[in-house]
Amino acid sequence: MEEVRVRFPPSPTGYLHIGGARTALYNWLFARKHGGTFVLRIEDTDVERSTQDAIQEILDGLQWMGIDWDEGPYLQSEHVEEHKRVARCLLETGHAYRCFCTKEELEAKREEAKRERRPYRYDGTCRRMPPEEAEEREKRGDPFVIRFRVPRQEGSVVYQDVVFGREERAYRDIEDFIILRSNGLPVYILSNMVDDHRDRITHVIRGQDHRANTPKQVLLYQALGWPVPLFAHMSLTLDPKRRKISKRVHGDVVTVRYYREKGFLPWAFCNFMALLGWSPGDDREIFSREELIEAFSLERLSRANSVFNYDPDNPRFFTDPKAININAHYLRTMPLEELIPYVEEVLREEGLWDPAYAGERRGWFLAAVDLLRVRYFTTKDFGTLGRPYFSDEYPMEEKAWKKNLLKDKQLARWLSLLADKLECLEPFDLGSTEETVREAAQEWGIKAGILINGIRAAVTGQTVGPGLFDILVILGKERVVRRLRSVSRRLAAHWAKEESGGEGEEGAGDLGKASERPPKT
RNA sequence: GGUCCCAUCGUCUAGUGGCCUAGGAUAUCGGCCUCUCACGCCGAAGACACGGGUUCGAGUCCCGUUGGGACCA
Repeated sequence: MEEVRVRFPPSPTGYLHIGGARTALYNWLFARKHGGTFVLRIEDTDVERSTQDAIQEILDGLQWMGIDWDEGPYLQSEHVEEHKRVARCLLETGHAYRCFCTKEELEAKREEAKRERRPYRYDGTCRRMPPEEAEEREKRGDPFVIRFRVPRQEGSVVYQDVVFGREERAYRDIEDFIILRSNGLPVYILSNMVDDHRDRITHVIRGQDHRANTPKQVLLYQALGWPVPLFAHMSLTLDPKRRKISKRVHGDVVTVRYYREKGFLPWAFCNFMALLGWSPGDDREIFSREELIEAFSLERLSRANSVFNYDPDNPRFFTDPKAININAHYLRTMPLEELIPYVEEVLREEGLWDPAYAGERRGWFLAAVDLLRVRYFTTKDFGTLGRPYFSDEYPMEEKAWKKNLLKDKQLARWLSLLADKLECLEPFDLGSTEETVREAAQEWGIKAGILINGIRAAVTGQTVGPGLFDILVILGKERVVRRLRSVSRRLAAHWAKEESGGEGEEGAGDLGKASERPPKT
C-alpha cells in the first residue's frame, strides 16, 4: 500500500464522545498497522463552543486512551479563507453558481412539494440565471449562497467504500447542494474535504452518519480535479433502544471522561471499544496494543450498528457489562507493576496514599494490591472496598455487624481472647494465625467459620474479602490486635446496653478513630 | 415524506452454499473449590425476524414483508 494518511476531526463540544473515541481508535490502529500518519484536526468553526478548554478535553481523552497523533492538532478555523477560496474557484470554473432564492421562497417551494406529495429538491431556479445577472446582483449586495452544480444528465457518482464496496448514487438523487452560506461561511461538506485534501488524507475512516455526504464530496473532488480518498464508513453505536447515543439524552456514560473517572484502565477501554463493530475473525477478544494493531483491518468492520448495552436502572452495572468484565480482566491479570500507578492515583484522591508505599513499604503495597485485585472491577475499588487495608478509618458495614458480629454474644469475649493469643504470636504468618484461630475454635467448641467470619468483619468491616489469614498477614499483627480489641469493646457495650433494656441499635458506623472512644455512653 | 443502509443467543460477535444437531465472549442460572465474596474450573438455558423463491442442499444467494438505523426535509 502507498503511504497511509488518516485523520480524526472532532469538533470541540466539551467532551470526547465514545463514538468519537472509537473512530479515533480505528483511525489510529489503521495508521499504526500500515506505518502511516495519524492527523488530528479540530473542526472548531463553531466559534461559540470551541473554547480552549473544549479542545483540551479532547486532547486529554485521546492521551488517556494512549492514542497519539503524528500531526496536529490543526485547527480548521485557520483555513476558512481557503475554504472560501475553493468555493469561489468552483464558481469561476462553472461548477457552482450563486443562488439568490430567499428562505421564504425555498420554504414555499418545499411546502408546495409536500402538498403535491412529491420529493422536494432544489429546483435550480438560479442555476439557469445568466452569469452577468448573478454578478450584477452580487454587486448590488443581494444576499446569496453558492450551490454546487450537480451534473443534470444520466449517470451517477461512484466511489469505493472499504466497508460497503462499490457505492453508486444517481445524479438525479443529489440536489444542487450549498457549499457556501449566505453569511459567507463554508459548509461542513466543503471545509471537511478541502482540509482532507490539504492534509493529503488517503483513507477517510468515519461513522456511517457521514455516508450520505460522501457522494457530494466525491463530486467536489472530481470538480476540483483532486484525487479521491478511499472511504470506510464504520457502523454506529446505539443505545439499548437502538437510538443513536448522545450526551444530551444519555449523559456522562457516553463520554470518555466517565470511564476515566470510574476507574477504567485506558487500554481495557480501548480493547472493549475495538470490539464494538469489529472482530478479528477468530475467537480472540483480549488484545495487547501490538496484537490489536496487528489484527486490525478495515475489511473486518461490521456493516451493522452495534448496541452499547448499558442499563441505567441496574446499579450493579454502571456501563456495558462486557466493558466492566474486560476491565476487570486486565485489572487482575496485567503485570502488577503496571497497575500500581493507577492504584496510587486512586489512593491519593481518597487521601489514603502513604509515600512509604513507594519506598520502604513498596513490597507490602505490591502484596496488598495483588491480594485485592482479583475481586475488584475498577481501580476505584481500591479506594472504596480497599479502605480497611490502607487506612485505620474504615466503615463498619451494617451487614458485617449484624450477620457476623452479633451472631453470637460470646464473640465479644472471643475476639478479645483472640487478640491476646495473636499478640503473642511469633512469627505472625499464614500458618501460625490459622493454627491459632482453628485451635481456639476447637477449644471453645465452635465452628471455625464463626470466628473466621467474625474476625474478618471486625478487622475490615466487611463480610467479603480475601481469605482471612491473608487479611491478617497483610494487615499485620499490631493493627489486627488493635482492631479486634476495639470491636470487642464495642460489642461488649452493645450487649450491656441491650441487657439494661437500652434502646437503639448499635449498627454500622465508622471504626478507627471514632471507635477508639467508647461507643455512645 | 425522499434517498440509502442494516438484520445470528438479552448484548458483542464467528459464520462468504454442504465442516452448523449454528461456534466464542459477556450477562443469567446450577455445580465444584471454600472461612466469606470474588477468581478459576465444569455444566445448563439462550439466536439464524417472517414469507416466498433459486439449489440435490440456504444462516449463507435472490425477491418481498416486517423491524431498526443514517442522512436530507
